[in-house]
Amino acid sequence: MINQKDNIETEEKVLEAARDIFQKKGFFGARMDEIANKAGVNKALLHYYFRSKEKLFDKIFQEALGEFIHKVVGVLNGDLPLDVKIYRTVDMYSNMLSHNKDLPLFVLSTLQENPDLMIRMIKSTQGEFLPNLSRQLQDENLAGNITKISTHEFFINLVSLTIFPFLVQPVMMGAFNLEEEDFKQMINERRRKVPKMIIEILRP
Amino acid sequence: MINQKDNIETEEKVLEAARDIFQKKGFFGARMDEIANKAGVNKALLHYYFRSKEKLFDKIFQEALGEFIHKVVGVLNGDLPLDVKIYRTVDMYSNMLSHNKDLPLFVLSTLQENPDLMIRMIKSTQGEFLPNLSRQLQDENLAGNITKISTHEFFINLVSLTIFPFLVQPVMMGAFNLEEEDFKQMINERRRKVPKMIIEILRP
DNA sequence: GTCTATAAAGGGATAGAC
DNA sequence: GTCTATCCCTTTATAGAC
Repeated sequence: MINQKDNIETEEKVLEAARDIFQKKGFFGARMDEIANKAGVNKALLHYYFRSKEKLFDKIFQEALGEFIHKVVGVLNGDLPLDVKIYRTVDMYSNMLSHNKDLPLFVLSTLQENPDLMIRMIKSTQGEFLPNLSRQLQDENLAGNITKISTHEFFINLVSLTIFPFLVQPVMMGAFNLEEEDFKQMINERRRKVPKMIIEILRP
Repeated sequence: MINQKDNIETEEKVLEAARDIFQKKGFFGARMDEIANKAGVNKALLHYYFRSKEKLFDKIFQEALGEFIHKVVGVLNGDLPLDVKIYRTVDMYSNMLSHNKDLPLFVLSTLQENPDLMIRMIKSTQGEFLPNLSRQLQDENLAGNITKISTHEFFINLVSLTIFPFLVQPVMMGAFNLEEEDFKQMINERRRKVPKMIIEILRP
């Protein structure tokens, strides 16, 4: 009973370590030993808490994908004006990825190997993916404010310009001789520039 | 002596299989057995030709990264008009990735784990990365034809809108209920639309 | 060059003591 | 709950026959 507090702390420590290692190295690159060491516990404890490597990985991945999806749904499917949604989406992803550089590649790699994980997660939010946004894009088009565009095209343009720079950070730094600081500055400038580009693209 | 032709064919068979498996599963996910089976030869032969898993992987990766870089340099650093370069870059990458879906994630994942691989490759092409493009962007700006933009910003916008859609194909298909055919059509439309967007963004 | 057989190491999982 | 010791399967790599 005295140890119940310890349990939770230990379990959370393990999850934190697992997050870090799995996101950096993927399922096959990660080692249970490494996770245990990083968490400051013994390898056997991982199995005590999570039974198997696979189950531990699943937990980490669901969490990561969920964050990715729910955050963007929260913004894009709300009822703010379109331009505000655009600014907030860029800002939200920029913040998230600045603090967690390995996240996007981790999620995309895992989904590529196992695409039905995505379908399972979306199906749980039954129906259309971003219904409010879809309606908004149609309405704004009918009102003559923006050009005609499908929801998935709008979405892909927005997230491409926002997320892809993080994926190619090593490429950019190597190719254009940028320092860490230059890259950060570029990302910060893009919080302003990307929305402007998206709005430019939407002009009727 | 009679077997010399066979050697080359065998080696190429192995490389082809290795390309496929490594690009799908990454270094740690790939199994030498699987590559051998796919190539229709014995596992021991892989070591005979390439000595170790790591050396075989390196060969595949260098090849992949090289193709990625040299092709885009060939277009963007040539001396075509800017708008033609934009169209050709989008077209070139769209073709390349339509026939090789696993390539971008493979290259990006490997570079994330080992960023100096990029630096090594770029350094071999000494000096600035895309010097002609840089000059062209400056000249066009001075002539009042385009807005002021750095080479790496131009580059990142262009490749983001072109490559990222391939990376999120499983996401898009799951989230927006698209079929393989819908996705292909979207990619084809983007050959026209992405250059228009980039040119729009460049307007002074 | 290509194969079979096997060595050698790695790593996930469990038993059992505390 | 947490640890040590160990099991055992998988996988890379090599030896040696053909």
